Amino acid sequence: MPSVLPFPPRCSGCAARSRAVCSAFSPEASAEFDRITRPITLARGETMVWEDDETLLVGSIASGLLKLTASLADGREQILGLAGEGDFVGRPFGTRSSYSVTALAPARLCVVGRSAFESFAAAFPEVEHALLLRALDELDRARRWMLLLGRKSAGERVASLLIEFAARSPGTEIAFPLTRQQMADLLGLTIETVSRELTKLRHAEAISLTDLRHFRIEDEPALRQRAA
Amino acid sequence: MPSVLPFPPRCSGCAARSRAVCSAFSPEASAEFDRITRPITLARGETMVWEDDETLLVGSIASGLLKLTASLADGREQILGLAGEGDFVGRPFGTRSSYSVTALAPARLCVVGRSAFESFAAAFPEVEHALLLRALDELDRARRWMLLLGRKSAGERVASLLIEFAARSPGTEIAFPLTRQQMADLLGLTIETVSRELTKLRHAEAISLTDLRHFRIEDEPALRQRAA
DNA sequence: CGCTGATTTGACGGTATTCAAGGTAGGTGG
DNA sequence: CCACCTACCTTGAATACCGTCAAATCAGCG
Repeated sequence: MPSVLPFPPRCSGCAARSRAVCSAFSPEASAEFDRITRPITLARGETMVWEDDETLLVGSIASGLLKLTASLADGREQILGLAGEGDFVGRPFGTRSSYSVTALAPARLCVVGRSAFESFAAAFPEVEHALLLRALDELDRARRWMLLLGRKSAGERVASLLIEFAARSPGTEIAFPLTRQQMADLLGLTIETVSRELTKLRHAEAISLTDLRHFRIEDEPALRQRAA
Repeated sequence: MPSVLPFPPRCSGCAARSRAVCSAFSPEASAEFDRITRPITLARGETMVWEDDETLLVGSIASGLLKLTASLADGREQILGLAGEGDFVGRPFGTRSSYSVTALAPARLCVVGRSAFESFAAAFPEVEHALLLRALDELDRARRWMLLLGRKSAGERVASLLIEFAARSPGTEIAFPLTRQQMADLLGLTIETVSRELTKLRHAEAISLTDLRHFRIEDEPALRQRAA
């Protein structure tokens, strides 16, 4: 269960404001969004929405990192996507969630009940427009990932993921935002295979690991080549 | 290149009307949609949108079956989704398409240039609402497929696909809407593996093949079991 | 009938998983 | 400070699964 805390800095002072869904809202819609949502925090590992449960909450991420996951009965798990600062989570206009939403790092969100959000969206066409743009982007991303899952080899998958990490990180020293297990769950591989492919990339001098949680791209063309 | 033909039965007589995006439009929006779109036909194998090309056209499918595909440089291909009667295709609010759209069966569509459609959508909030609902559904479907591609075995994938086919087909005698190669491209497998898994299901008496293009589910619990 | 394209089947090999052991880092308490 | 614990990561060996290559069969069609 998400724990509810007082959360002094609301939208006006929100760090995620520039990238958030709400940034595309008019002042009126922003004010209304601010009014209907409430702030929550999630601890690392805490789950906000469970797969196959009724979707009760939707909202915007102020800070932190969440994963969307689907699982099979025997425990196999696939990460379907990550959501960070400014991303919208939850499934409006539907009853059940087809995935779980869990915090990978402590997170703060502004959330609201699904049906209240739906009324809000109905009242502000610009909100639905902003949601549509995000949904279409997410759909493109999910589909690009389907190509990786369906057709790329383990080596290509790991190289592709490192390139994604690099694209989201400014410097030359890049932090893994995920553990090896989480990388494996995102890539549809086992943790051992991810580890072995990282070792291969190190030996090929395409990357180097400064410590276990940071890497540097030593030969970008080679890495891109391996990503196919 | 899509060939433009006169297409007498417009929206009012369209067979796809009941399931189509346009069915959610108001009479005014419907009339406007009818006015701005033009009918086209696609022959089997004809491609309407190419991966990485500028998206020029969007539209609604009146009849036929299309595939959305992404490819790697060496020719490996993944089917990202299928679109049939009533589905919306194309990527509004973006410049490049991240996938190709190709007809698997002769198709008729009502299409319009992307920017003209965007103006239309901006004028009718209900249109954006309808698009949003479809985009969210597509996103759920894409994500469920990611679980299959990332975590299911070949046997589980084939069984899952047969269950999907059955769900879309009314009778007990179910037609494969795809060739084995297309099934393989959808499942992230090779054609040989698909064929072998079908043989296994036959020998296990979970299904039977009447001819190469039709099957019957003989033991649904067993089939669901194998789909995991 | 003989072509063409799709499907099935077989033999083999490679890639990724499984199972198992060992290593590393960070935190806690003695 | 150091021993210990836990969680995370790496490496090795054996296996299983799926892909590759090749050939045979089948169906549709001119």
